[in-house]
Amino acid sequence: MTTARRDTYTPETLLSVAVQVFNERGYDGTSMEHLSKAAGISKSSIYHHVSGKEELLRRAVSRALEGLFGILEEEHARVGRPVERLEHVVRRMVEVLISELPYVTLLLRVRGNTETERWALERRRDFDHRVAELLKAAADDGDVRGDVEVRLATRLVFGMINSVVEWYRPDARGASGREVADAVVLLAFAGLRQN
Amino acid sequence: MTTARRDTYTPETLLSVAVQVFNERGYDGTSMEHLSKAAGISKSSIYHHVSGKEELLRRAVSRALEGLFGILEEEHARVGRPVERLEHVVRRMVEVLISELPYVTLLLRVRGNTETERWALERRRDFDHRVAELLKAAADDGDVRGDVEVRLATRLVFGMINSVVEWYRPDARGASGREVADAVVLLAFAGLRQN
DNA sequence: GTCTATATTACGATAGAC
DNA sequence: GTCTATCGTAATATAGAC
Repeated sequence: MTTARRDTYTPETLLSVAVQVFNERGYDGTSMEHLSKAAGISKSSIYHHVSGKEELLRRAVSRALEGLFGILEEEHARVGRPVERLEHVVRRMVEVLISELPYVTLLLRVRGNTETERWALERRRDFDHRVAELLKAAADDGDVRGDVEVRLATRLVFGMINSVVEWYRPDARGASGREVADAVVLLAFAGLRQN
Repeated sequence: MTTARRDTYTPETLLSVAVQVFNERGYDGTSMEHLSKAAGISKSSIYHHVSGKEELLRRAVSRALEGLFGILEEEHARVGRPVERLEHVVRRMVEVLISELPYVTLLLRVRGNTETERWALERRRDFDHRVAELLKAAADDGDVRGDVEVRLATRLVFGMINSVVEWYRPDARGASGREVADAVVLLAFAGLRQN
């Protein structure tokens, strides 16, 4: 690193600033004025780098989706006993969620007001279905409890995983990414109660 | 029911329309124009019933918070073994979340851009802490697993519970409120894996 | 209680100088 | 690549008639 702190923006560096503001104020609650203040450049300068607010959103959720779909292509997500593959996917989801925290956070809060948002929601549903199929296969093997509907169980485990974005902060004194992933896997598969 | 469908609004009836739109488009993504279209009256008529958008938000989150804090005052949440009280609170949270679905949904999505939103976030934190204390007491009794930090476990269980607002729809063919509550309690305490 | 009309401000985006 | 100035639209909210 021979260069000092960057004093001009690229779409990439601008994105990291924008995503942070989006997550603090909400996408709809963020104006170009807010972004320009946070980036330290004027509104019109932002338009030199990106076509507008929605392009920033599209870049952000794309990055989050790439991380998530990447999991499904990993060796351990494709081969082996479904319940083991499921456990790997759950663990890796927590890890990706943490490594790409601001981007995944934004993805998970998308509402569907614009074309970009609706596209993001659709891709998320695709991903959810892929994981649901895995849980279904594990249930067919008898490795996952049969007294809770597969669809319902999938949703609840997703809820537990995704909720990590609501409180995890990398700088905090709290648990590391690995520890959080361990806890999620443990609670999801073995539950809260002491046996 | 002798009266036909109400053709004039009170703050209460207007609230139920507004909350629905807020949940579809997001609070910041909803304009008074959107509300007036959904309610079938003009923008200015809305101001006859409420002082503005923020009052609608305040009424909605107040209702959600009343439902949640009400749980803590119930007999089974106050007396008995902590782990049993915890189980009761978890079950009742799911039930309240479903019976007051649109109001709790809105509460859980609040960001903190206005004074009302910051007040709602603070009250939510208070509630979370009350439940965390219960889990701590259950852990001290040895009734809850000791290999996952209490604070972390609380957050993950809350994540599972709260995620219900993201997909539960009362009209759907899917699980009833009771079935969902059963599933959440089962997964939270016993986990996904077949023993 | 509801309406139309309007005041006022905020927003996203563009034009054009440097 | 960044700026100031500005355009056109959409936002919250109010005034005042019926």
